[in-house]
Amino acid sequence: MDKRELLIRTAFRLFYSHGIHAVGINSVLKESGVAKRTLYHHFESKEQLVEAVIQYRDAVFLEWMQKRLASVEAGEAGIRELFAALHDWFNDQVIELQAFNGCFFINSSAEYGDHDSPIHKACALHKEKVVQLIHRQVEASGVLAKKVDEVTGFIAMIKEGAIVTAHVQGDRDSALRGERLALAMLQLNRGHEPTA
Amino acid sequence: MDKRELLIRTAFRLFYSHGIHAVGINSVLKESGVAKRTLYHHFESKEQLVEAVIQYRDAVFLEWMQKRLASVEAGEAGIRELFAALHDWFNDQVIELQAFNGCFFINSSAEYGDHDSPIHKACALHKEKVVQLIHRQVEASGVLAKKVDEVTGFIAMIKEGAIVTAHVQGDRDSALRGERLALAMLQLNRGHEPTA
DNA sequence: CCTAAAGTAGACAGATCGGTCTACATGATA
DNA sequence: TATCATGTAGACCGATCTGTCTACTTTAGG
Repeated sequence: MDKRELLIRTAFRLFYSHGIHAVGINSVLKESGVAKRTLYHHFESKEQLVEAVIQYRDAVFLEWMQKRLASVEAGEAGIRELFAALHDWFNDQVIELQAFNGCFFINSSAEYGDHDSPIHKACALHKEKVVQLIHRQVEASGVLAKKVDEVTGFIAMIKEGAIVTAHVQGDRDSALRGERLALAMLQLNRGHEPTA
Repeated sequence: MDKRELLIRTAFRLFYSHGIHAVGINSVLKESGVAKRTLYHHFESKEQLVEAVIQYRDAVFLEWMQKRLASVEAGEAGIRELFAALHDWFNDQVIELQAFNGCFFINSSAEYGDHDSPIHKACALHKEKVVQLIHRQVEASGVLAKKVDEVTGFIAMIKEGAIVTAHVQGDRDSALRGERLALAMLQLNRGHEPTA
């Protein structure tokens, strides 16, 4: 495998389970079996490696989520699938996402709290992309047009709450609660076609 | 001031704005002007200092929140006050909580991901206490008795989502959105006394 | 065939990490 | 008066941090 890729994957695994500041460059090298010189050939600094790791996780997570959402009809079924996917993630049923340890972007934002930090910005950007995925589902869900943005914001917020609750509290069923809440919200903001 | 207290306050300020692993013991000493020997007189290790800092923040945050909730009638008004308080916090209107940088317990859980870590456990415990505060408000809100636990879980989840959204995305109005969502949920699960 | 990119091991530098230690000062209390 | 908790400054320890460097090897493409 490409050494650059190997470094990113190894770094992600270690950063995700122990935190970024808690993992030294030497651990990444030891774990991956790559020479230090090679790391600094591909990346100018640890910070640049971190940025590459964020970008990598962003791609992996979004591809996974998009695939899950594409497996059902857009709309309410998509919202159900969103929370079903989260539930699988929280319960370690998604191999490509690794053992659940919270959201890597929330965690990294915690370590790089400054909003001007490139790393924090990259985390915010990832979240925006996920919001867009949700937006498409809400648009197709029969929610009143003028309520679509509001409901999208609600569901995105519920999703973040479910992730945090699953991680901090260890509540592995928080996605199920999130689903019930989100569906109730959809119902409440729907036009009346589905009842006909 | 008590040196122990001074160390805890200084450590909190630094940990909260830069993360725990990113702040060395020497920074805490320099910033507080306390001798290293004194720190290790009061605390066996950095980890014990961290635990004391968590406990300190737990007390400060809960006292603040309890005072805010006590200022209004329990029930729906309490839920409104909860989100009003969060809104003030997110917008740096609460001096005793320091400039908003996310939730210290979520942030620390990110750095101490292992559920068996005493620090992670302490963070989970804090969240449980906050849930109890919410529970009391929901109980008094006219929500159907059998729905109280469910609605409490919803509102706690919304609260976490609002905090994360405010921090990661920099959305300073997320508490207002959270309030709208929470109130709609209350309404939906209410018995019919208030309409009479 | 030649060259340039990508790779190796690991010593090294300078800073900082958490934590220990000596030696001493102060102030309250038994 | 004697003692003990609390405090000071800062040298020192071994480990680890990010990042540089020398010297050499492998590999793929023009």
